Amino acid sequence: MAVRGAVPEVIWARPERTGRGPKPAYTRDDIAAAAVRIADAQGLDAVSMRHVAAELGCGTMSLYNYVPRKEDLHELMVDAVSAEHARWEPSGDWRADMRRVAGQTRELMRRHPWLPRLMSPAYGFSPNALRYLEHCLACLDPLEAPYGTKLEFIALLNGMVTTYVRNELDTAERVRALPWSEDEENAVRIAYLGSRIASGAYPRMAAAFAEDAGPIDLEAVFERAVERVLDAFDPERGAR
Amino acid sequence: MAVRGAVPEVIWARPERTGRGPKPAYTRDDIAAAAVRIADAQGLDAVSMRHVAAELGCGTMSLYNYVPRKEDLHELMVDAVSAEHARWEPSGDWRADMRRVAGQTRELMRRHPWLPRLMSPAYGFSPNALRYLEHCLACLDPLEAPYGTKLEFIALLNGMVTTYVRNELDTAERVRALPWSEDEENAVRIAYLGSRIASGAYPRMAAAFAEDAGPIDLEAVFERAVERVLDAFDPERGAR
DNA sequence: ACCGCACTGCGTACGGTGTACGTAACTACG
DNA sequence: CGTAGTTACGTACACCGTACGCAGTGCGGT
Repeated sequence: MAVRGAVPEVIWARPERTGRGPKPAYTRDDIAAAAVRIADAQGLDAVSMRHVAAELGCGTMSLYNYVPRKEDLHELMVDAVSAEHARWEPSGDWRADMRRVAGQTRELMRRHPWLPRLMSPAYGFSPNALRYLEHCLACLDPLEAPYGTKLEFIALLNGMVTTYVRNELDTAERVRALPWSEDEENAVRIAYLGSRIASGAYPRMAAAFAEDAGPIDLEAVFERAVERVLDAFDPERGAR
Repeated sequence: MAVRGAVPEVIWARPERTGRGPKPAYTRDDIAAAAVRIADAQGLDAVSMRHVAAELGCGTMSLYNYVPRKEDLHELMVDAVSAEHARWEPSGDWRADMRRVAGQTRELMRRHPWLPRLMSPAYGFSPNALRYLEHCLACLDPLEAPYGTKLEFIALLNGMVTTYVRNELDTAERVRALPWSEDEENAVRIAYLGSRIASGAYPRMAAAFAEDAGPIDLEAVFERAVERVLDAFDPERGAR
Protein backbone atom coordinates (compact mmCIF):
# COMPACT_ATOMS: atom_id res chain seq x y z
CA MET A 1 0.00 0.00 0.00
CA ALA A 2 1.32 3.41 -0.93
CA VAL A 3 2.12 6.04 1.67
CA ARG A 4 -0.01 8.55 -0.15
CA GLY A 5 -3.34 7.93 1.58
CA ALA A 6 -3.79 10.15 4.65
CA VAL A 7 -4.12 7.66 7.46
CA PRO A 8 -3.50 8.33 11.12
CA GLU A 9 -0.28 6.69 12.21
CA VAL A 10 2.53 6.97 14.68
CA ILE A 11 5.85 7.21 12.94
CA TRP A 12 7.37 4.79 15.45
CA ALA A 13 4.88 2.12 14.50
CA ARG A 14 5.88 2.45 10.87
CA PRO A 15 8.61 -0.04 9.97
CA GLU A 16 11.75 1.52 8.55
CA ARG A 17 12.00 -1.12 5.85
CA THR A 18 9.20 -3.10 4.29
CA GLY A 19 11.26 -5.50 2.19
CA ARG A 20 10.21 -4.72 -1.33
CA GLY A 21 12.02 -2.40 -3.73
CA PRO A 22 15.46 -0.82 -3.51
CA LYS A 23 16.85 -0.45 -0.02
CA PRO A 24 16.58 3.03 1.44
CA ALA A 25 19.70 5.15 1.23
CA TYR A 26 19.25 6.69 4.68
CA THR A 27 18.09 5.59 8.08
CA ARG A 28 15.68 7.48 10.28
CA ASP A 29 18.64 8.34 12.49
CA ASP A 30 20.52 9.85 9.54
CA ILE A 31 17.57 12.12 8.84
CA ALA A 32 17.05 13.12 12.45
CA ALA A 33 20.76 13.84 12.81
CA ALA A 34 20.78 16.02 9.71
CA ALA A 35 17.77 17.99 10.93
CA VAL A 36 19.30 18.40 14.39
CA ARG A 37 22.56 19.58 12.84
CA ILE A 38 20.73 22.29 10.93
CA ALA A 39 18.61 23.33 13.90
CA ASP A 40 21.63 23.58 16.17
CA ALA A 41 23.61 25.61 13.67
CA GLN A 42 21.00 27.83 12.06
CA GLY A 43 17.94 27.69 14.27
CA LEU A 44 14.66 25.85 14.02
CA ASP A 45 13.30 28.04 11.25
CA ALA A 46 16.08 26.83 8.97
CA VAL A 47 14.81 23.26 9.28
CA SER A 48 12.86 22.99 6.05
CA MET A 49 12.30 19.85 4.04
CA ARG A 50 14.52 21.30 1.32
CA HIS A 51 17.39 22.10 3.67
CA VAL A 52 17.28 18.75 5.40
CA ALA A 53 17.21 16.98 2.05
CA ALA A 54 20.16 19.04 0.84
CA GLU A 55 22.06 18.28 4.05
CA LEU A 56 21.41 14.60 3.45
CA GLY A 57 22.35 14.95 -0.18
CA CYS A 58 19.10 13.86 -1.78
CA GLY A 59 16.17 15.43 -3.57
CA THR A 60 13.58 17.25 -1.54
CA MET A 61 10.73 14.89 -2.28
CA SER A 62 12.75 11.82 -1.45
CA LEU A 63 12.50 12.84 2.17
CA TYR A 64 8.79 12.13 2.05
CA ASN A 65 9.56 8.47 1.58
CA TYR A 66 10.90 8.46 5.11
CA VAL A 67 8.85 11.16 6.82
CA PRO A 68 5.24 11.57 5.77
CA ARG A 69 4.86 15.09 7.22
CA LYS A 70 7.15 17.76 8.54
CA GLU A 71 5.58 17.30 11.94
CA ASP A 72 7.00 13.79 12.00
CA LEU A 73 10.42 15.19 11.28
CA HIS A 74 10.05 17.31 14.40
CA GLU A 75 9.09 14.23 16.36
CA LEU A 76 12.20 12.45 15.10
CA MET A 77 14.35 15.41 16.16
CA VAL A 78 12.95 15.47 19.67
CA ASP A 79 13.47 11.75 20.05
CA ALA A 80 17.00 11.96 18.66
CA VAL A 81 18.23 14.49 21.19
CA SER A 82 16.29 12.74 23.97
CA ALA A 83 18.79 9.94 23.52
CA GLU A 84 21.32 12.27 25.16
CA HIS A 85 19.50 11.92 28.46
CA ALA A 86 21.80 10.00 30.77
CA ARG A 87 20.27 7.25 32.87
CA TRP A 88 21.88 6.11 36.10
CA GLU A 89 21.23 3.72 38.92
CA PRO A 90 18.89 5.60 41.29
CA SER A 91 20.73 6.70 44.41
CA GLY A 92 17.88 6.14 46.84
CA ASP A 93 17.58 9.90 47.44
CA TRP A 94 14.78 10.91 45.14
CA ARG A 95 15.30 14.62 45.72
CA ALA A 96 18.93 14.40 44.63
CA ASP A 97 18.04 12.27 41.64
CA MET A 98 15.24 14.54 40.46
CA ARG A 99 17.45 17.56 40.94
CA ARG A 100 19.94 15.88 38.67
CA VAL A 101 17.23 15.04 36.14
CA ALA A 102 16.12 18.67 36.07
CA GLY A 103 19.65 19.98 35.67
CA GLN A 104 20.36 17.51 32.93
CA THR A 105 17.22 18.43 31.03
CA ARG A 106 18.20 22.05 31.26
CA GLU A 107 21.65 21.32 29.88
CA LEU A 108 20.11 19.32 27.06
CA MET A 109 17.91 22.24 26.11
CA ARG A 110 20.80 24.66 26.25
CA ARG A 111 22.68 22.45 23.83
CA HIS A 112 19.62 22.41 21.57
CA PRO A 113 17.87 25.75 22.03
CA TRP A 114 15.07 24.78 19.66
CA LEU A 115 13.98 21.90 21.88
CA PRO A 116 11.63 23.78 24.21
CA ARG A 117 9.67 25.17 21.28
CA LEU A 118 9.19 21.67 19.89
CA MET A 119 8.16 19.99 23.13
CA SER A 120 4.70 18.57 22.79
CA PRO A 121 2.75 16.05 24.81
CA ALA A 122 2.13 14.25 21.53
CA TYR A 123 5.82 13.34 21.38
CA GLY A 124 5.73 11.54 24.70
CA PHE A 125 5.45 8.16 23.00
CA SER A 126 8.81 8.11 21.28
CA PRO A 127 11.24 5.36 22.33
CA ASN A 128 13.60 7.68 24.15
CA ALA A 129 10.76 9.56 25.81
CA LEU A 130 9.48 6.28 27.20
CA ARG A 131 12.94 5.33 28.46
CA TYR A 132 13.28 8.74 30.08
CA LEU A 133 9.92 8.45 31.79
CA GLU A 134 10.71 4.99 33.11
CA HIS A 135 13.98 6.29 34.47
CA CYS A 136 12.25 9.14 36.29
CA LEU A 137 9.81 6.68 37.82
CA ALA A 138 12.73 4.54 38.95
CA CYS A 139 14.28 7.56 40.63
CA LEU A 140 10.99 8.13 42.43
CA ASP A 141 10.77 4.61 43.81
CA PRO A 142 11.79 5.81 47.30
CA LEU A 143 8.98 8.35 47.31
CA GLU A 144 5.88 6.87 48.86
CA ALA A 145 3.07 7.98 46.62
CA PRO A 146 0.72 6.46 44.05
CA TYR A 147 1.98 6.38 40.50
CA GLY A 148 -0.64 8.95 39.56
CA THR A 149 1.01 11.47 41.87
CA LYS A 150 4.47 10.59 40.61
CA LEU A 151 3.41 11.16 37.03
CA GLU A 152 1.95 14.53 37.99
CA PHE A 153 5.21 15.32 39.74
CA ILE A 154 7.28 14.49 36.68
CA ALA A 155 4.96 16.47 34.46
CA LEU A 156 5.11 19.51 36.73
CA LEU A 157 8.89 19.42 37.08
CA ASN A 158 9.44 18.87 33.38
CA GLY A 159 6.97 21.58 32.50
CA MET A 160 8.69 23.98 34.85
CA VAL A 161 12.12 23.23 33.43
CA THR A 162 10.86 23.56 29.86
CA THR A 163 9.10 26.83 30.56
CA TYR A 164 12.10 28.17 32.39
CA VAL A 165 14.66 27.30 29.76
CA ARG A 166 12.34 28.52 27.04
CA ASN A 167 12.08 31.90 28.69
CA GLU A 168 15.84 31.89 29.02
CA LEU A 169 16.47 31.07 25.38
CA ASP A 170 13.40 32.38 23.60
CA THR A 171 14.79 35.83 23.00
CA ALA A 172 18.12 34.44 21.86
CA GLU A 173 16.44 32.12 19.38
CA ARG A 174 13.98 34.77 18.28
CA VAL A 175 16.63 37.40 17.81
CA ARG A 176 18.36 35.23 15.22
CA ALA A 177 15.71 36.24 12.69
CA LEU A 178 15.79 39.88 13.73
CA PRO A 179 17.87 42.54 12.03
CA TRP A 180 19.27 43.80 15.33
CA SER A 181 21.05 42.25 18.29
CA GLU A 182 19.60 40.82 21.46
CA ASP A 183 21.28 43.49 23.53
CA GLU A 184 19.77 46.27 21.48
CA GLU A 185 16.36 44.62 21.76
CA ASN A 186 16.69 44.27 25.52
CA ALA A 187 17.98 47.80 25.99
CA VAL A 188 15.00 49.21 24.11
CA ARG A 189 12.53 47.10 26.09
CA ILE A 190 14.11 47.90 29.45
CA ALA A 191 14.08 51.58 28.60
CA TYR A 192 10.39 51.39 27.75
CA LEU A 193 9.66 49.45 30.93
CA GLY A 194 11.49 52.09 32.93
CA SER A 195 9.42 54.84 31.39
CA ARG A 196 6.21 52.98 32.18
CA ILE A 197 7.21 52.36 35.77
CA ALA A 198 8.21 55.99 36.14
CA SER A 199 4.61 56.88 35.29
CA GLY A 200 3.65 55.82 38.80
CA ALA A 201 0.81 53.60 37.62
CA TYR A 202 2.54 50.48 38.93
CA PRO A 203 3.66 51.18 42.48
CA ARG A 204 4.43 47.57 43.43
CA MET A 205 6.48 46.94 40.32
CA ALA A 206 8.38 50.13 41.04
CA ALA A 207 9.03 48.86 44.56
CA ALA A 208 10.12 45.50 43.16
CA PHE A 209 12.65 47.18 40.92
CA ALA A 210 13.87 49.46 43.68
CA GLU A 211 14.27 46.52 46.04
CA ASP A 212 16.80 44.65 44.01
CA ALA A 213 18.54 46.44 41.20
CA GLY A 214 21.45 44.01 40.91
CA PRO A 215 21.82 41.70 37.96
CA ILE A 216 19.74 38.55 38.42
CA ASP A 217 21.55 35.24 38.74
CA LEU A 218 19.69 32.94 36.37
CA GLU A 219 21.45 29.91 37.77
CA ALA A 220 20.25 30.62 41.29
CA VAL A 221 16.72 31.40 40.13
CA PHE A 222 16.55 28.06 38.34
CA GLU A 223 17.83 26.12 41.31
CA ARG A 224 15.36 27.83 43.64
CA ALA A 225 12.49 26.98 41.30
CA VAL A 226 13.54 23.32 41.19
CA GLU A 227 13.71 23.25 44.98
CA ARG A 228 10.21 24.73 45.20
CA VAL A 229 8.79 22.01 43.01
CA LEU A 230 10.61 19.30 44.97
CA ASP A 231 9.24 20.82 48.18
CA ALA A 232 5.75 20.73 46.77
CA PHE A 233 5.91 16.93 46.54
CA ASP A 234 8.02 16.21 49.62
CA PRO A 235 6.00 14.60 52.44
CA GLU A 236 8.71 15.78 54.88
CA ARG A 237 8.61 19.32 53.62
CA GLY A 238 8.22 20.59 57.20
CA ALA A 239 11.96 20.29 57.60
CA ARG A 240 13.07 23.25 55.51
CA MET B 1 11.38 59.23 9.48
CA ALA B 2 10.17 56.34 7.44
CA VAL B 3 9.40 52.98 9.00
CA ARG B 4 11.62 51.25 6.49
CA GLY B 5 14.93 51.32 8.36
CA ALA B 6 15.37 48.26 10.60
CA VAL B 7 15.67 49.78 14.03
CA PRO B 8 14.99 48.03 17.32
CA GLU B 9 11.79 49.29 18.84
CA VAL B 10 8.95 48.30 21.07
CA ILE B 11 5.65 48.63 19.33
CA TRP B 12 4.11 50.17 22.44
CA ALA B 13 6.63 53.00 22.37
CA ARG B 14 5.67 53.80 18.81
CA PRO B 15 2.95 56.47 18.69
CA GLU B 16 -0.19 55.47 16.85
CA ARG B 17 -0.41 58.80 15.07
CA THR B 18 2.38 61.17 14.23
CA GLY B 19 0.38 64.11 12.93
CA ARG B 20 1.48 64.45 9.35
CA GLY B 21 -0.22 62.93 6.32
CA PRO B 22 -3.66 61.35 5.97
CA LYS B 23 -5.14 59.98 9.17
CA PRO B 24 -4.92 56.21 9.56
CA ALA B 25 -8.05 54.28 8.71
CA TYR B 26 -7.67 51.78 11.55
CA THR B 27 -6.53 51.78 15.14
CA ARG B 28 -4.15 49.28 16.67
CA ASP B 29 -7.13 47.82 18.52
CA ASP B 30 -9.00 47.29 15.24
CA ILE B 31 -6.08 45.32 13.91
CA ALA B 32 -5.58 43.26 17.05
CA ALA B 33 -9.31 42.51 17.16
CA ALA B 34 -9.32 41.35 13.54
CA ALA B 35 -6.35 39.06 14.13
CA VAL B 36 -7.89 37.65 17.29
CA ARG B 37 -11.15 37.03 15.46
CA ILE B 38 -9.33 35.00 12.81
CA ALA B 39 -7.23 33.08 15.32
CA ASP B 40 -10.27 32.20 17.41
CA ALA B 41 -12.26 31.04 14.40
CA GLN B 42 -9.65 29.39 12.22
CA GLY B 43 -6.61 28.82 14.38
CA LEU B 44 -3.31 30.61 14.70
CA ASP B 45 -1.97 29.37 11.38
CA ALA B 46 -4.74 31.23 9.59
CA VAL B 47 -3.43 34.51 10.95
CA SER B 48 -1.45 35.72 7.96
CA MET B 49 -0.85 39.32 7.01
CA ARG B 50 -3.05 38.78 3.97
CA HIS B 51 -5.95 37.35 5.96
CA VAL B 52 -5.83 40.01 8.61
CA ALA B 53 -5.70 42.72 5.96
CA ALA B 54 -8.66 41.16 4.18
CA GLU B 55 -10.58 40.93 7.46
CA LEU B 56 -9.88 44.62 7.99
CA GLY B 57 -10.81 45.38 4.40
CA CYS B 58 -7.53 46.87 3.22
CA GLY B 59 -4.61 45.88 1.06
CA THR B 60 -2.03 43.51 2.46
CA MET B 61 0.85 45.93 2.49
CA SER B 62 -1.17 48.64 4.19
CA LEU B 63 -0.96 46.57 7.35
CA TYR B 64 2.75 47.24 7.47
CA ASN B 65 2.05 50.89 8.15
CA TYR B 66 0.65 49.85 11.51
CA VAL B 67 2.65 46.73 12.30
CA PRO B 68 6.28 46.62 11.20
CA ARG B 69 6.63 42.82 11.50
CA LYS B 70 4.31 39.90 11.96
CA GLU B 71 5.86 39.30 15.33
CA ASP B 72 4.46 42.64 16.45
CA LEU B 73 1.04 41.56 15.32
CA HIS B 74 1.36 38.59 17.66
CA GLU B 75 2.33 40.94 20.45
CA LEU B 76 -0.75 43.02 19.78
CA MET B 77 -2.92 39.90 19.89
CA VAL B 78 -1.55 38.76 23.23
CA ASP B 79 -2.05 42.21 24.71
CA ALA B 80 -5.56 42.46 23.31
CA VAL B 81 -6.83 39.29 24.95
CA SER B 82 -4.89 40.09 28.12
CA ALA B 83 -7.38 42.91 28.55
CA GLU B 84 -9.93 40.22 29.39
CA HIS B 85 -8.12 39.54 32.64
CA ALA B 86 -10.43 40.67 35.43
CA ARG B 87 -8.89 42.67 38.25
CA TRP B 88 -10.52 42.79 41.66
CA GLU B 89 -9.89 44.22 45.08
CA PRO B 90 -7.57 41.69 46.76
CA SER B 91 -9.43 39.70 49.40
CA GLY B 92 -6.58 39.51 51.89
CA ASP B 93 -6.32 35.75 51.36
CA TRP B 94 -3.50 35.46 48.85
CA ARG B 95 -4.03 31.75 48.29
CA ALA B 96 -7.64 32.30 47.30
CA ASP B 97 -6.73 35.23 45.10
CA MET B 98 -3.93 33.40 43.30
CA ARG B 99 -6.17 30.38 42.84
CA ARG B 100 -8.64 32.69 41.17
CA VAL B 101 -5.92 34.23 39.03
CA ALA B 102 -4.80 30.79 37.86
CA GLY B 103 -8.34 29.67 37.07
CA GLN B 104 -9.02 32.87 35.21
CA THR B 105 -5.88 32.55 33.14
CA ARG B 106 -6.88 29.03 32.25
CA GLU B 107 -10.33 30.15 31.16
CA LEU B 108 -8.77 32.92 29.08
CA MET B 109 -6.58 30.41 27.30
CA ARG B 110 -9.46 28.06 26.69
CA ARG B 111 -11.33 30.92 25.05
CA HIS B 112 -8.26 31.63 22.91
CA PRO B 113 -6.53 28.30 22.35
CA TRP B 114 -3.71 29.92 20.38
CA LEU B 115 -2.61 32.00 23.37
CA PRO B 116 -0.28 29.47 25.05
CA ARG B 117 1.68 29.03 21.84
CA LEU B 118 2.19 32.79 21.57
CA MET B 119 3.19 33.39 25.17
CA SER B 120 6.66 34.82 25.29
CA PRO B 121 8.60 36.62 27.99
CA ALA B 122 9.27 39.32 25.41
CA TYR B 123 5.59 40.25 25.52
CA GLY B 124 5.67 40.96 29.25
CA PHE B 125 5.96 44.69 28.63
CA SER B 126 2.62 45.28 27.00
CA PRO B 127 0.20 47.60 28.81
CA ASN B 128 -2.20 44.85 29.83
CA ALA B 129 0.63 42.54 30.88
CA LEU B 130 1.92 45.25 33.19
CA ARG B 131 -1.56 45.79 34.64
CA TYR B 132 -1.92 42.05 35.17
CA LEU B 133 1.43 41.78 36.90
CA GLU B 134 0.66 44.71 39.19
CA HIS B 135 -2.65 43.06 40.08
CA CYS B 136 -0.92 39.79 40.96
CA LEU B 137 1.52 41.67 43.18
CA ALA B 138 -1.41 43.39 44.89
CA CYS B 139 -2.98 40.00 45.57
CA LEU B 140 0.32 38.91 47.13
CA ASP B 141 0.52 41.86 49.51
CA PRO B 142 -0.51 39.68 52.49
CA LEU B 143 2.31 37.23 51.73
CA GLU B 144 5.39 38.16 53.69
CA ALA B 145 8.20 37.78 51.23
CA PRO B 146 10.56 39.99 49.24
CA TYR B 147 9.32 41.13 45.85
CA GLY B 148 11.93 38.94 44.20
CA THR B 149 10.28 35.86 45.64
CA LYS B 150 6.83 37.10 44.70
CA LEU B 151 7.91 37.61 41.10
CA GLU B 152 9.35 34.11 41.01
CA PHE B 153 6.09 32.83 42.44
CA ILE B 154 4.03 34.55 39.77
CA ALA B 155 6.37 33.32 37.06
CA LEU B 156 6.20 29.75 38.31
CA LEU B 157 2.41 29.75 38.66
CA ASN B 158 1.89 31.39 35.28
CA GLY B 159 4.35 29.05 33.64
CA MET B 160 2.61 26.06 35.15
CA VAL B 161 -0.82 27.21 34.00
CA THR B 162 0.46 27.98 30.51
CA THR B 163 2.23 24.65 30.20
CA TYR B 164 -0.77 22.82 31.53
CA VAL B 165 -3.32 24.45 29.25
CA ARG B 166 -0.99 24.13 26.31
CA ASN B 167 -0.74 20.40 26.86
CA GLU B 168 -4.50 20.32 27.16
CA LEU B 169 -5.11 22.22 23.95
CA ASP B 170 -2.05 21.50 21.87
CA THR B 171 -3.43 18.37 20.31
CA ALA B 172 -6.75 20.03 19.61
CA GLU B 173 -5.06 22.98 17.90
CA ARG B 174 -2.62 20.77 16.08
CA VAL B 175 -5.26 18.39 14.86
CA ARG B 176 -6.97 21.23 13.02
CA ALA B 177 -4.28 21.02 10.37
CA LEU B 178 -4.32 17.23 10.25
CA PRO B 179 -6.32 15.17 7.78
CA TRP B 180 -7.74 12.96 10.52
CA SER B 181 -9.57 13.52 13.78
CA GLU B 182 -8.16 13.93 17.25
CA ASP B 183 -9.85 10.73 18.38
CA GLU B 184 -8.26 8.72 15.61
CA GLU B 185 -4.89 10.23 16.42
CA ASN B 186 -5.26 9.42 20.10
CA ALA B 187 -6.50 5.90 19.45
CA VAL B 188 -3.49 5.16 17.28
CA ARG B 189 -1.05 6.59 19.82
CA ILE B 190 -2.65 4.81 22.76
CA ALA B 191 -2.58 1.55 20.85
CA TYR B 192 1.09 2.01 20.13
CA LEU B 193 1.79 2.91 23.73
CA GLY B 194 -0.04 -0.21 24.84
CA SER B 195 2.08 -2.37 22.56
CA ARG B 196 5.26 -0.81 23.92
CA ILE B 197 4.22 -1.30 27.51
CA ALA B 198 3.25 -4.88 26.76
CA SER B 199 6.84 -5.46 25.70
CA GLY B 200 7.77 -5.50 29.38
CA ALA B 201 10.60 -3.02 28.95
CA TYR B 202 8.86 -0.43 31.13
CA PRO B 203 7.71 -2.18 34.30
CA ARG B 204 6.92 0.97 36.28
CA MET B 205 4.88 2.49 33.48
CA ALA B 206 3.00 -0.77 33.21
CA ALA B 207 2.32 -0.61 36.92
CA ALA B 208 1.21 3.01 36.62
CA PHE B 209 -1.29 2.09 33.95
CA ALA B 210 -2.51 -0.92 35.89
CA GLU B 211 -2.94 1.19 39.03
CA ASP B 212 -5.46 3.59 37.65
CA ALA B 213 -7.18 2.74 34.41
CA GLY B 214 -10.08 5.15 34.89
CA PRO B 215 -10.46 8.25 32.71
CA ILE B 216 -8.40 11.12 34.11
CA ASP B 217 -10.23 14.18 35.40
CA LEU B 218 -8.36 17.09 33.82
CA GLU B 219 -10.14 19.56 36.08
CA ALA B 220 -8.96 17.81 39.23
CA VAL B 221 -5.42 17.41 37.90
CA PHE B 222 -5.24 21.13 37.21
CA GLU B 223 -6.54 22.10 40.63
CA ARG B 224 -4.09 19.77 42.32
CA ALA B 225 -1.21 21.26 40.37
CA VAL B 226 -2.26 24.78 41.37
CA GLU B 227 -2.44 23.72 45.00
CA ARG B 228 1.05 22.22 44.79
CA VAL B 229 2.48 25.49 43.53
CA LEU B 230 0.65 27.48 46.19
CA ASP B 231 2.00 25.07 48.82
CA ALA B 232 5.50 25.57 47.52
CA PHE B 233 5.34 29.26 48.44
CA ASP B 234 3.23 29.04 51.58
CA PRO B 235 5.24 29.73 54.75
CA GLU B 236 2.52 27.89 56.72
CA ARG B 237 2.65 24.87 54.46
CA GLY B 238 3.02 22.59 57.49
CA ALA B 239 -0.73 22.80 57.97
CA ARG B 240 -1.90 20.71 55.03
C1' DA C 1 13.77 -17.85 -14.29
C1' DC C 2 10.98 -14.33 -14.70
C1' DC C 3 7.26 -11.23 -14.26
C1' DG C 4 4.90 -7.78 -11.61
C1' DC C 5 4.55 -4.76 -8.08
C1' DA C 6 5.87 -2.20 -4.21
C1' DC C 7 9.14 0.68 -3.24
C1' DT C 8 12.83 4.52 -3.75
C1' DG C 9 14.35 8.72 -5.95
C1' DC C 10 13.24 13.02 -7.70
C1' DG C 11 11.64 16.95 -10.95
C1' DT C 12 7.82 19.83 -11.53
C1' DA C 13 4.09 22.52 -10.02
C1' DC C 14 0.63 24.76 -7.02
C1' DG C 15 -0.97 27.58 -3.58
C1' DG C 16 0.47 29.66 0.24
C1' DT C 17 3.78 32.70 3.20
C1' DG C 18 6.49 37.26 4.91
C1' DT C 19 7.92 41.38 3.22
C1' DA C 20 11.12 44.79 0.18
C1' DC C 21 10.22 48.28 -2.95
C1' DG C 22 8.07 51.78 -5.91
C1' DT C 23 4.35 54.78 -6.79
C1' DA C 24 0.31 57.70 -6.07
C1' DA C 25 -2.64 60.36 -3.07
C1' DC C 26 -3.14 63.15 0.91
C1' DT C 27 -2.48 66.44 4.83
C1' DA C 28 -0.30 69.21 8.35
C1' DC C 29 3.55 72.14 9.13
C1' DG C 30 7.13 75.91 7.86
C1' DC D 1 1.64 77.36 -0.69
C1' DG D 2 5.06 74.24 -1.39
C1' DT D 3 6.99 70.22 0.59
C1' DA D 4 8.05 66.64 3.67
C1' DG D 5 6.26 62.81 5.92
C1' DT D 6 2.52 59.62 5.87
C1' DT D 7 -1.00 56.39 4.20
C1' DA D 8 -2.48 53.08 0.84
C1' DC D 9 -1.44 49.38 -2.05
C1' DG D 10 0.08 46.68 -6.39
C1' DT D 11 3.86 44.05 -7.84
C1' DA D 12 7.58 41.00 -7.14
C1' DC D 13 10.77 37.78 -4.93
C1' DA D 14 12.35 34.10 -2.32
C1' DC D 15 10.88 30.54 0.26
C1' DC D 16 7.74 27.20 2.26
C1' DG D 17 5.01 22.34 2.54
C1' DT D 18 3.63 18.97 -0.31
C1' DA D 19 0.50 16.62 -4.27
C1' DC D 20 1.48 14.22 -8.31
C1' DG D 21 3.68 11.68 -11.93
C1' DC D 22 7.27 9.13 -13.82
C1' DA D 23 11.64 6.30 -14.07
C1' DG D 24 14.39 2.90 -12.09
C1' DT D 25 15.16 -1.03 -8.75
C1' DG D 26 15.03 -5.40 -6.65
C1' DC D 27 12.16 -8.81 -3.79
C1' DG D 28 8.02 -12.23 -3.74
C1' DG D 29 5.25 -15.31 -5.92
C1' DT D 30 4.62 -18.39 -9.60
